[in-house]
Amino acid sequence: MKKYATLKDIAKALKISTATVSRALADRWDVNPVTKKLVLEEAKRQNYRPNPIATRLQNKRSKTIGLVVPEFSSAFFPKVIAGIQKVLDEAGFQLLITQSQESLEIEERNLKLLEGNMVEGILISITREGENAEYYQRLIDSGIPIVFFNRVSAKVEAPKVIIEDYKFAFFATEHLIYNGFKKIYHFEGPVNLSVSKERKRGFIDAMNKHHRQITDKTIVQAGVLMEKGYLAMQKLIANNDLPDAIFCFNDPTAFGALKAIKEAGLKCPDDIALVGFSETEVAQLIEPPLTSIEQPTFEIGETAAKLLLEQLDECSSVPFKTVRLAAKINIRKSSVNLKNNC
Amino acid sequence: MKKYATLKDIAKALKISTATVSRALADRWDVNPVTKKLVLEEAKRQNYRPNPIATRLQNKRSKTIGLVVPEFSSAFFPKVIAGIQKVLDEAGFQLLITQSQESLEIEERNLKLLEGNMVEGILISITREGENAEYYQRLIDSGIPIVFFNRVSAKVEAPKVIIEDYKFAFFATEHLIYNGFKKIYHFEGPVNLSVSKERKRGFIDAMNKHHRQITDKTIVQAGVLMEKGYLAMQKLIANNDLPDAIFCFNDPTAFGALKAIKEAGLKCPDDIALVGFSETEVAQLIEPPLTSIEQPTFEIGETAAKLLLEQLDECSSVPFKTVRLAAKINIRKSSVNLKNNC
DNA sequence: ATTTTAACTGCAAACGATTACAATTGAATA
DNA sequence: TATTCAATTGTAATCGTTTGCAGTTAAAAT
Repeated sequence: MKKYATLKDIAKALKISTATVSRALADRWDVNPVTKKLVLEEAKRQNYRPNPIATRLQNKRSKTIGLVVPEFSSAFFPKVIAGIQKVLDEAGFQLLITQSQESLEIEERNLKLLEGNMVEGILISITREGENAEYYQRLIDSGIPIVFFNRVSAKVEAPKVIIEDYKFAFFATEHLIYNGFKKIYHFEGPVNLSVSKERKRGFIDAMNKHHRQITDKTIVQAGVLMEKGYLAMQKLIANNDLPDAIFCFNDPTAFGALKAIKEAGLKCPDDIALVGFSETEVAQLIEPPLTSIEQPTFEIGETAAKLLLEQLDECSSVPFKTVRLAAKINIRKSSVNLKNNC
Repeated sequence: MKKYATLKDIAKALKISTATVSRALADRWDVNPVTKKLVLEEAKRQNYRPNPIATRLQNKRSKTIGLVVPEFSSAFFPKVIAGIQKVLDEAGFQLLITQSQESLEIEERNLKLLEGNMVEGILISITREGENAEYYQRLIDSGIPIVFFNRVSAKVEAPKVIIEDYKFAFFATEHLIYNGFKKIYHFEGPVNLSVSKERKRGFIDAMNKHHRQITDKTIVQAGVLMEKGYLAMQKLIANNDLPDAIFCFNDPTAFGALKAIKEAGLKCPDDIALVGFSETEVAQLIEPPLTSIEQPTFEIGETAAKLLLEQLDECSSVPFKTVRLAAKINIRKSSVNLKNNC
């Protein structure tokens, strides 16, 4: 069954050497046009397709780059991928995508898989569990450049693409403060991630600036998933420990919180206002529409891919830069203080 | 820079042959434990990692399978992927994911990419543009089994995993009919896809069963994306051609329609009721919550992966089967006739 | 003492392609 | 006629592994 035609088959059929066949197929100048035509015909007849594994072993270019993302379930990464793909397409590169499922172990497996497929570079957004820092470093040392985006490594020196998380977390919090909310909580993201830290820092600094008290209840662990936001909110409700506004790590957790709020017969924003982060399309659709920070997702992907290609080109030394893209806050109903407005 | 340690390096350092090194690393019986230990140590010292390209060239197993999906932007495919990954993990296989972006051309490129990486089999959900049928066939003939899921090929014989699209489209339509809606439209999916045809067929048959008239306006082209549903609805509104209920090809188009409805100052379900398809988590969150067909996404992935592994095992001939999974209709506010209920 | 056996180890040929470096041919130049 | 050159093709090494077969050594069996 597995009947691949190889160079050798064509060579045999034509009674010439594989070298000539190879050259003919590569359309080189130093091969007789007649022979070339024969080879091309025979190749088509036999349905020849070069074996890229062999090619790759030979000349170490794969024209492929690898991607590791934690998950696809939110709309965020798919859009980033679209941006990446655009840039790579233009440069004639292909993309192999892997999903770490937020697991350190799977992430490492994926990196090995990509390395094994001889990708020329890797784009990665790390898991919430932490980082395979030693492995990233090893890859870089062995000549496979890495570009981090969104969730970046704190330990490894490499180009990084992030947004102004601190600043916009600060804005978002101030927005709640200016709207007259008194008791503002923060649903914190996974503690291992620098994004979480940045957003928390923005929250805290904004609170401090306006002399708001931060107790040990103010900051709640809530992770990245809708489910987690749901559970965290349920817990607050069960404990009868209700803030009047929450700045959530991201949109899915805000959605989860909203679900719990509704189920408890409470109203948003009347009882509890919400702000999300990482604009998703559905933020506008839900009731009430969710105030959220809109990230330039597509651009994040583009930028990361460009940085990687740069690394590939000047195989020597562009200094590692961290690109920080701007974001935008979309204010919607979920965070306007109705009592104030009356 | 690119300083990979190879078998040869280890062999040289230890002044033995690469054959012995290879055997030592493969932990074979016929190598002196002392030598083995030396090799292992030296390998660690030099940070040796086998080059999988070379391995793959040698013994044609890659333990990798490839996946092609049209997009990730809806929650559907990510969940299917999770199911696939579970099964493959258990079987010790790895997954390379590619995205065709609904483009026939990119799909073919992706297939080539996967083939080039010597995947042992391919899972695919085809583009809305149609199929690369000849290429699928060629892959299968050349010994790379393919399993289709969700969006399957009509032309190629291969295992397929789908859900009871016809039946549930029928149910969904009947549900609208029983709820007393009079003028029911269908937002049709991409015409090239058999899923679209099945769902449309279900819609039509249900309408006919209940002697509802189907005019040339009843079925509206709306594609797969939220944007498309939005535009289609806007057009209906502009034409003042309003149904009182719409059975949408999928959830995103229903979301789009809802957005247009709200923007026009209309109410759902009072003015226009909606039913979606392919349950997404947010269906419950939006206002009104969306009635939708819930597909067993995770199970679709699992099933497809299992079918593929089966093909791989009995390298000969399991007959190609089409697995049809059941679904479930979740009735929510978006499709209940309020006038009726009073 | 001779033969058998076991325990290692190395040689060399694969896998499928690419590419320096000849080698061959015939025509053009001196 | 001798020399040079261009055009074309083949030989063989290479990429990093794996593996059948053969070779070496020493201990065990006869």
